[in-house]
Amino acid sequence: MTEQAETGADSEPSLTSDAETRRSADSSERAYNTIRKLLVEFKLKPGERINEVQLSRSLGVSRTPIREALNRLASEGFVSLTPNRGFFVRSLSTEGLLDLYELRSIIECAAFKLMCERADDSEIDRLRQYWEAIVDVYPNQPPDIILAEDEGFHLLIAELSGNPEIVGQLASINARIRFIRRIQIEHPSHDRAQITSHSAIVDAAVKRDAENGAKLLREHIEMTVSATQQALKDALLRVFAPDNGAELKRRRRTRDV
Amino acid sequence: MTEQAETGADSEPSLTSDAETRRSADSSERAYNTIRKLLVEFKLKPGERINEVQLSRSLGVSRTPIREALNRLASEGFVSLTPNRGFFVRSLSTEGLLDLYELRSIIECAAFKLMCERADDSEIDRLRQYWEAIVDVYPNQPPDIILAEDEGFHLLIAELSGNPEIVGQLASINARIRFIRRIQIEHPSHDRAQITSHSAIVDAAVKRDAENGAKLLREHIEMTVSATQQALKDALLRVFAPDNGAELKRRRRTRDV
DNA sequence: GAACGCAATAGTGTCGACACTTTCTTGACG
DNA sequence: CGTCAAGAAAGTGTCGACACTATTGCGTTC
Repeated sequence: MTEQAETGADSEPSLTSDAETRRSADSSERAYNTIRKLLVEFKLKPGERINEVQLSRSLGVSRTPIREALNRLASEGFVSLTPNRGFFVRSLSTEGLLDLYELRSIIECAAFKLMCERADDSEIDRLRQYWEAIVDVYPNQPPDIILAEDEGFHLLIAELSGNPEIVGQLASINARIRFIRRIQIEHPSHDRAQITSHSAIVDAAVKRDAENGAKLLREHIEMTVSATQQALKDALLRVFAPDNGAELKRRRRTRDV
Repeated sequence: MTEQAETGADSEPSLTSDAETRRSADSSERAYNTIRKLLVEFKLKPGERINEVQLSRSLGVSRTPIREALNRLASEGFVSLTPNRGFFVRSLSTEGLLDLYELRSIIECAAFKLMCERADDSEIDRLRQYWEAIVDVYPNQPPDIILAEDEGFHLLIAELSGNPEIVGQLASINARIRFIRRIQIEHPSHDRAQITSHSAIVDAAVKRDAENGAKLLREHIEMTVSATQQALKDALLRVFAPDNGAELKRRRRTRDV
C-alpha cells in the first residue's frame, strides 16, 4: 500500500525560486491546503488511516505542520482522531452526506430570508450582477470553475445576510462537500437545470420575495442531492473497485462507506 | 511487554515523583479543555494575545500540545491566528454575539421542525420526560447545572431531528456562547420566563405543531438575547475595570469589545 | 524634540529526537 | 495446523532546540 505513496503527486516540492532552503513559515498553511486537496480528490480514501511520516515526507516538511493541519481538518470534520492510533479519513456515508446537504439547505434558506430583509438595493444588485456576468459562459467551463462560481453565488447570498457566522458555516460545509460536488459536476447527470434555478433565485431576490426564494433554494439544493447520490455511488466504485480485491482481505473491520 | 524497556540499563530514575514525570499522552486534550475553560471564564481576556510559552509553563507541558489545542480552538472560533504573530483571544463584540445567537436560532428552529416530522411518539415523549423530570427543581440549582440542563434540552431537540450534523453545529455554537450564558444565568436579569418557554415548547412538540413550536423557540432565544446583552456589558466592565487601578499602568491599547 | 534607523529582546514556526503505544512477525507450544 | 506470546517494527505524542519574525528600547540625526 505504501507503493502508492505518490500522494503528493502535484505538490511542488518547493516552488520558491529564490529561497531554496529557506524555511517558509507557512508550512502549516500549505500542508492544510494540500491535505485538504488530497481528501477532496479522494487521493486519501474514506476510512483510511493517515500516516503522518509518509505525508510529511511527501510534502517535504516535518510532522509538526502536518499535525497542525490535521488537527484543523479534524475540527472541520474532514478527518477524525483516535488517541494513539492517529488520524483517519472521514468515512463518507451516503446518509452523512444527506445530513450535510440538509444543514446547508437550512442555512442557505435562512440566509436568503435575512438578505431580503436587510440588504439594500445596491447589494441585491451585486448578486444580480454576479450572476449575469457568468450566466452565459457558466456551463461551458472546466468543472473547477463551475464549482467555484456556484459556491461564490451561494456564498454571496450568505454574505448579504449580514451575518458573518452564517458565511463561516456555509463555507465550512461547502469545503466538506466540495469533493462530491465536483464529482457531480463531472458526472453525466449534471445538467443545466442549475442555471435556470439560479436565475429564478436572483429574480426572487430582486423582488425580495423571501418565501419564494427560500423555496426555490431548497428545491435547488434538493434537486442536486439526488443527482449527487448517483454520482457518489459511481465515484466510490471507481475508487474502491479498480484497485484489486486484495485489499479486501484486511482483517480490520472496515466501516461501511 | 513493558519489560522490554528494562533492556540495557535502567535510565536514570526520575528524581521527581513517579506520577509527576510520566508522559500522559493526552496533554493535548487536557490543554484543550483547560484553555477553553480559561476562555470561557474570561481568564484570558477578549482581544488579548496568547503567549504560548507562558501558557505551556503554567500548564506544565511543552508548546506542542498547546499549539495543537489552540489550532482546534481556532477552527472553532474561540481564538484567531495571525501568521507570525500568534493566537489572539476572540474579541467578543456584541454584534458578534448577536450573529451567533441568530445562527443558533436558525438551526434550532429547523431542528424543531424536523423533529416534528421525523421523531416517533416515544422520542417526543423522551423530550417531555426530560423536561418534566427537571422542571420543578430547575430554577433552584447552581448556575452550572441550570446551564447544562438548558443545553441538554435544546440539544435533545437537535438529536430528535435525526441529523447529527445539526447536533454537532449546535453543540459547537453552545460551547462558544456558554461563557456568556453562564454569566446571564447568574445575572439578576435572569428570571423564570425561561421555564414557561420550555414548557410551551414541549407542548408544541407533543402536538407536533412545527410552526408554533419554531416560533416559540425563536422568541425564547430572542428573549434571552436582550437579557444577555445587559449581562455582557456588566461582565465586561467587571473584567476590564478591575477593582484596583494597579493594572491600569499597562499601555496596551484595548480593542473595543 | 520628533522621526528614523539599528541593535537587543521576546515570541512564533519548524525541526529532529526520543518515549510510549499499537501493530506486525516469528517461532514455540498445544 | 491453529493459538498465542514475546520481540521487532511501525507509528503517534511530546519534548527541547533553533531559525526566523515581530516588537521593543536606545541612540543618532535633522
